[in-house]
Amino acid sequence: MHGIICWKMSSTSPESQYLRHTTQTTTSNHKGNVFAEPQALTKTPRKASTQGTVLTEIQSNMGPLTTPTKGRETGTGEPWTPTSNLKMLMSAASPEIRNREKYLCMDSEGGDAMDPELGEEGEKQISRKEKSLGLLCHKFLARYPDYPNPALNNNISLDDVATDLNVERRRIYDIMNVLESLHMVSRLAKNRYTWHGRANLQQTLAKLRQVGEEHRYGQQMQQIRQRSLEKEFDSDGEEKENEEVEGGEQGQKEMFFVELPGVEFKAASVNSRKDKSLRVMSQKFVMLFLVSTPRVVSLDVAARILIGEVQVADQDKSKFKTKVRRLYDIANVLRSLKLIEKVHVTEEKGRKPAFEWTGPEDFPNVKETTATTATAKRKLESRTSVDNCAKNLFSSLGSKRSFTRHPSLIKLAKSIQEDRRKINSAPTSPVKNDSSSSEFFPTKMAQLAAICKIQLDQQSNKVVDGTPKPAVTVTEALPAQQKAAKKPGAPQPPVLTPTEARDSTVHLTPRAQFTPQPTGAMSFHPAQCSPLIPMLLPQHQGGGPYAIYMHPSSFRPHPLTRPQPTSLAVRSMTFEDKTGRSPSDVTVQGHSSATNKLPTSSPSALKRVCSERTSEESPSKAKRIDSSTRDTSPKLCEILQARLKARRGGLVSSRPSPRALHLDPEFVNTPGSSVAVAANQTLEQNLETFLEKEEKVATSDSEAGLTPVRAVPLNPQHLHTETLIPTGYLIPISQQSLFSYKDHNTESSKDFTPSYNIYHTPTAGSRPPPIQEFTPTSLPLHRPPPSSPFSAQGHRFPSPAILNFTLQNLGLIPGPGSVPACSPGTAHTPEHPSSMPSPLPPHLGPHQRGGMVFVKPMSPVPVQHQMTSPGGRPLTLISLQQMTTPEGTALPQHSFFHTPLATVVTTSHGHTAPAGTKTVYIPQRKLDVTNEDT
DNA sequence: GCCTCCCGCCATTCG
DNA sequence: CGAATGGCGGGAGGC
Repeated sequence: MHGIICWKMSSTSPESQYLRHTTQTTTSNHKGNVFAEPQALTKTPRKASTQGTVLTEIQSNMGPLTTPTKGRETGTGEPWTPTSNLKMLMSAASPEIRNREKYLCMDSEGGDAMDPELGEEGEKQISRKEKSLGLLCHKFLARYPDYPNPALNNNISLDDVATDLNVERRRIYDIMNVLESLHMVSRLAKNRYTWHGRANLQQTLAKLRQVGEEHRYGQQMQQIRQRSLEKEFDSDGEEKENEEVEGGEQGQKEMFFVELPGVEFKAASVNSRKDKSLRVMSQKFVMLFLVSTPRVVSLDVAARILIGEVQVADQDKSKFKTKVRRLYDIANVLRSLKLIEKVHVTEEKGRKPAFEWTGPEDFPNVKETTATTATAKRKLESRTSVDNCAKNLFSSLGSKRSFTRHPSLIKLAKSIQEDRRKINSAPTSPVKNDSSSSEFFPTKMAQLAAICKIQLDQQSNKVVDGTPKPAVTVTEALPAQQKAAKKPGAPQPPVLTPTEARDSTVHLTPRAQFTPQPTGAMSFHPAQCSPLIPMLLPQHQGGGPYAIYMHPSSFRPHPLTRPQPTSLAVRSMTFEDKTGRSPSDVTVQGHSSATNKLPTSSPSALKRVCSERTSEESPSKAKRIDSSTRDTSPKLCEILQARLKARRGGLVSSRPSPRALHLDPEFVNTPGSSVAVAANQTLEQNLETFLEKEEKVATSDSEAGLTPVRAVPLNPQHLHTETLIPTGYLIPISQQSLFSYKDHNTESSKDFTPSYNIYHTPTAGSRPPPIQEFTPTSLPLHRPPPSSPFSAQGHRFPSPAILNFTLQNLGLIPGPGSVPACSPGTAHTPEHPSSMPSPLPPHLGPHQRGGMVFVKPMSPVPVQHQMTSPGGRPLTLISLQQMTTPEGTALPQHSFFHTPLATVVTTSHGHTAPAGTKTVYIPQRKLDVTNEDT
């Protein structure tokens, strides 16, 4: 002990030094990056970006082999011992020391962090707040990009994190559990997690919403609310059993951890505790928000639902208390993520703590209603790949009309299948589950297929027109416009709860910016076309071009999240209604309406559909198809890969972003296959080009010093994934369908994100929710400049994907410099090119944060620059390294401070608002709460 | 006083 | 069997 302590002590100072050191040196990224001085950032945004880039590169280098983090640390030469030591140290160390360290960290935020010795005792006082989980989470998040470049290894070492953040591991676990529940991280192994950032967020949320609907949480919440109201009067003593609803549902009893396709299976071994509470609780909690109409959930309601029993028995009280404690923990993390905010609901009783959802609202619902939900214990996990395959298959099938599969492809597919089988059979394949799962899923698969098919059919039929109506033509995210648009537009959200209004308003801003949505221009949104859009950008440092993959998600409105880094403003939203009317009432109302619509129609409908489908089609058939499809795409990929490899000469298939594939496979795959079919010939060429391009990229990367791909274990699966990628690019079909679909079903106003939408099930389409959700988001940006010729084409062509692809090739091929042209939408505009070259100058909004704090350096490589599309929408290009979401980059600027926007007033109770309605100042999503705390 | 929720003991589960 | 996880609730800080 003694020795240890001493060591620890000594370490302390070194650490601080280390910090300093790191800061200066880029090597360390963490610390330096993590807490950057606002000023610095602001001043030299560019620099910052550069740094980020550097870092990333570095990481990549270290990549596969070592965890970046670790590596750095190691590099530093820190003696750090593993956790255990840390623990001991921590415990052993005097609080002072600890505080000091913490202090240091904090300091850095503030401004200069580095004084090693500053700490001293003065700091001890670090108020509790500074130790809060929320703050810790902020710090944690600051270390990673929202949209990490999959190519890099985004490993997270708990030890490192704990060390860097100076906290006990226990705390890290809390954060990790919540993040894991959102699939923002996934456990790789013992002390190892993989960072996914928000790449999967949309998907996850969509899924959670589904599950939530399935469980009828919305209804439950309502009941509880009502009851509580009623009871209050009576005697609150016990609440009557509210079981009713639940009783019926009981089946759902336990909800298991909801997994996401791309993410889950990683650590098969480690997942045993999946159903553990914090994780599940977190998911449930999120679900509550997603299913409740006013996106506000009070703590007690949430606790009740989470406990399971509505009624609170005596003994339950303790349980209740515990649950609430946990909820606070979860809420703090969610707040850091900007998914929720604290508000207060005032009821007759008084004001209750509650949280309001401030996260994205419009994620694609459908995705896979299919079962991904975790309800069942069985492992759904592996299924992902399967699903994807299935989707692909189906989609292709469904799309038949539109697209026919090319004969050549078919051949390939067959051969591929065979290969695949072999591969799969291989023991090593991580997926073992898959096989098993596949067995399980045949039905599901079939369902999926059916669904997809249906959708496709519908879409094809309906959609053909192609002109999507911009739901909101108002492209501009401008609030004013929006408002105007909205009004007239009628497409109002069905439920006009103040909240909603608020939400919409709030979201609008940010979202609009980010989202490429459809607005008028369906023209072409890259996002829509394919989840991943490859773009070539000038390389920052490397000089080589980077390929950029834009995620639809990125486009997606992430209003909240993105901007945040910047300012941590404190938002004081109050949800309370001062007016007599209890929020609860409001909520309830809204809720009910919503509830009715949503839950009922959608889920049930969905289910029905599924069942029908299932029955109709023989699973086997479906499965078979599936397999074929599955094989196909991969096969292609494989082939391509092989070629690549050959070319590269042995380079590992390093796809820059294996992971991306991973994640997105779903999206990608499906479309891809279909696309491929449609344009197979072209495709091949395209692929080739693509490959070439990839090669280039790889080369550049390598040159840059980046290790191309993470050396991920080459599992057959991985390969698949990778392989899939190419396809991924071609995603078009879905989009179209989506569009049409959208137009169809939803009001134009609603925007779904296209990409995701692809898979909408009919049900989804039918579902009302969208309406509610009408999110401004869609409005906004067309990232791709509408003007671009492509857009027009896109419609016409069967598969936008193809177009994209082609474009890509064209653009890409031209070269790095050539620019964005690659990106379908953007490319065309002349402006882009110009912009490309220059590293973004002016706006670096993201980094500027005022106050403080945590700059997320990383993320993606910083934005290169914004491009403004002719439309006026800013387009941001991000370097490959990290996929930044547009949000972060350029847009943010706008969004950051839009107070004006924010000022939207919703009618509700405003406590602030004069008329009884509530006013929400939402605009600032970006605000971080952190500060406020203090 | 109540609301939050940090802290860390200690049971589990993993490797 | 020790380390890694994480459930859990006492109890204290903050308002």
